[in-house]
Amino acid sequence: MTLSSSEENYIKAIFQLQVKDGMVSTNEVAAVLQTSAASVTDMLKKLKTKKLLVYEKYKGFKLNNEGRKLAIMVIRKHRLWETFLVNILHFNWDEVHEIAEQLEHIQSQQLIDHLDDFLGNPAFDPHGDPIPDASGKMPYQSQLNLNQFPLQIAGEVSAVGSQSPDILSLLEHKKITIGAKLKVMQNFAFDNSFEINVNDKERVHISSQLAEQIYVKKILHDSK
Amino acid sequence: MTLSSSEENYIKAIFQLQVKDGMVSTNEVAAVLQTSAASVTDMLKKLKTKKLLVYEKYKGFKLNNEGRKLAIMVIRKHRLWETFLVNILHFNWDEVHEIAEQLEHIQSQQLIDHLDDFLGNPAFDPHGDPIPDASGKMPYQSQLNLNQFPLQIAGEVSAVGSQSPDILSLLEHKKITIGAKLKVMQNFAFDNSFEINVNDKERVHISSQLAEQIYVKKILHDSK
DNA sequence: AATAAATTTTAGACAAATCTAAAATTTATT
DNA sequence: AATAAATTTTAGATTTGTCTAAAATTTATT
Repeated sequence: MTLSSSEENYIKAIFQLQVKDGMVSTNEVAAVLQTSAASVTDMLKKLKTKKLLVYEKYKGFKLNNEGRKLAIMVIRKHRLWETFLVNILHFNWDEVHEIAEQLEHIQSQQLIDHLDDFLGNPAFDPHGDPIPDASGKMPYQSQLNLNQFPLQIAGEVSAVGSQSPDILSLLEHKKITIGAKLKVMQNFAFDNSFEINVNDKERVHISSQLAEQIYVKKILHDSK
Repeated sequence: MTLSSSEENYIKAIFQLQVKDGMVSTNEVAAVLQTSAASVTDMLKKLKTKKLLVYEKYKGFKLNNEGRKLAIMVIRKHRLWETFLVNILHFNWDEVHEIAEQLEHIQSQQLIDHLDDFLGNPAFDPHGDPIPDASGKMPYQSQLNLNQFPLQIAGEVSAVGSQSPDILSLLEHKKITIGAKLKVMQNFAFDNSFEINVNDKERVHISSQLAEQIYVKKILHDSK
């Protein structure tokens, strides 16, 4: 089954929406792809005849097994290309999305296999997102030390390294709890300290020692 | 000026044809692109309104300066990607054309610049074709030693290393003259000798020592 | 130079992917 | 439960790139 770029964009968008929502709606897809609801309906009909999704009009839809498999392969391509652009061509991680959007549609299984090998079969892309392997298996969403967590990416505190009261009182003081939302705004090379945003409100400064004790998980969200 | 994939394919084809022919005809382009003459006419009108070529109906056409510049940039992209596929991803030189046909249409000046740097600003691609630099300057068609000449590629004897009668008599014996057409069919690793085709007729065997004295130029031809 | 052959262009149609506006359906509200 | 609001689908149009068949033009041949 070979898909057009447009079809690939739709199944990728549907896949990412259904991970959280289960059933997906026409408007959601239209919003993600910046297109009209009517265009989405047109494409749904087409993808249904290609047997890539379960769809009954007015009732919502979701990808079936075949559609899911294809979506994962598009995501695999996208993330491998992003890894290439950042690790090999030295782009910044925030410049690569648009280019990877184009590269992900290149049709050649061999190309992806070779690229994957060349990159050393990476498990995560530069944004910290998991890269599905050739069989479609997706590594677990990584829990990263705050030290290694990418800048400007929404994360959620998933664990704390030590339970010592000293640390906990400091964390409490900074409103950092398990499940707290945070975003690393800046890293200061001098002492490897961090400026971070907690729960979209507090701006706090974290020492290198404290950062080492905080584990963060990327918050799953829409695009890419 | 941004072009669609289709437009890029047309100006590339016209460019390669006009290098030899000067003026290009509708049928020639149709043959190269495997499409109908009517489609070519349609595209010519479009490219004319975009001011990329000089065209008067029934009179033939050719790219103007702007069109030529754009064509050269497409060729640059194609050849850089081929170099990447062969040198970095270890494809064989005969597997890369189709993939490069897709990659050449990715739109990002930055991507090409970074790729060029990563590859070490190569002057020739794996087929021995010159790669235009960022300003559009094309290196002279390389004259390669027979030892380094790619397999299965049509070449033309351009020079001989020494004029000693011993060599010339051997060359004469093998019908290898300046201007003779040849194609390297096989290279034997044991003694680095070659099996080559001369003038599409004779099959001759060339010792490593003799090969070293023969210089070959790629014969310019249609596609790629 | 007249006619035949080849080439090129026009005319009209089609598929893919999109749009807007109106109609159909579902969901929410009074 | 009736009506209003939101969502989704249909109907019909548009753009890009393509096609075939017929008409126009050029080139070659007798």
